Amino acid sequence: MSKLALEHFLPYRLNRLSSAVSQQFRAVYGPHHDLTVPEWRVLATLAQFGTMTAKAIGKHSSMHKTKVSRAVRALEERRWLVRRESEQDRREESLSLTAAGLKAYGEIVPRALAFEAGILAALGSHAEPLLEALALMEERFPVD
Amino acid sequence: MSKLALEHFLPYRLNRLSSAVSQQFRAVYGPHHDLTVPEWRVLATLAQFGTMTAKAIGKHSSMHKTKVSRAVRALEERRWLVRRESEQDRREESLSLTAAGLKAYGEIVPRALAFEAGILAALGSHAEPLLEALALMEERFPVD
DNA sequence: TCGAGATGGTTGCTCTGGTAACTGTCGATT
DNA sequence: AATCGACAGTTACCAGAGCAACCATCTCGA
Repeated sequence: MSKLALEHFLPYRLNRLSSAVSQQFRAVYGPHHDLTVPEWRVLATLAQFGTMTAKAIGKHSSMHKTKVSRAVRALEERRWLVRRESEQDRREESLSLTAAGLKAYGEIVPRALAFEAGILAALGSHAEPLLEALALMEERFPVD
Repeated sequence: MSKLALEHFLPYRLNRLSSAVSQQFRAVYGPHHDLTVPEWRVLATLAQFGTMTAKAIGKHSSMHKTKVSRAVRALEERRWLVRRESEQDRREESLSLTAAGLKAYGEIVPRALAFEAGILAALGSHAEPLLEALALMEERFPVD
């Protein structure tokens, strides 16, 4: 009977690695240790694109709408984000970061980039091939 | 102010990819669609090493002991696994697969290997570099 | 020998996240 | 204008997972 070594099995390895990286990445939030991953994604997306709807955030950051909804509320309570009812379509709301939100983002980004740079540097010449392979796999496993 | 494009950010990409792969992998369980990831890991580990304790399973498959405990109970209820109290140390129990458990494993493994082979084939010449880079990152982000 | 700490495993509490159902709004067809 | 299906966003409910407390057992030292 054919066997399988779990520790060499690709889905398992990806899962493990992804959790470990996310885990370590939490340290990057620095003084904002209580930030969750969904909150970070909403923050990053809004900082990247400016005002946008919850739907658009979900699409760009591959998050389920309930996840987005909850992260938005949390950031709103933190006063990092404000909602404004859209005028053309009152079903949706325009979300944007406050000055405090942008400030926090500005504090986190350099650390996030340094974190990523650290990993890539450790990979050395293996970094570029890894990124290419990742891109190929992303094509094979598209968003939903 | 420096910015960051979430869709190019390594931790985000790893997370997304890992979820998508795990998601697709569920189809591989075939007729056993209700199997969970922890249950699959326990099954695979026991098939790989034969009789062992819950502690050892957790260590090998990077799972928290409560996750192992619950997966073991689920497999036991399915009659895919039996517990036997260890004689030397009555705190631990020797776990092993039943014939039914081995049979299910035997059905899943070829599909799992084919699934993995499909991914690697699609990567073509990028497969080998990817695996090397993965190994390097696993060193950098060791199991707890 | 007995008491204290360590260890394998289980369970209660709590938090996170997805599904499905709901609300309010829009657009199109009548 | 009224109605119906589509759609943005929220929420109730449930499953999964980690933390901490717990139980039973073992080990080591006084």
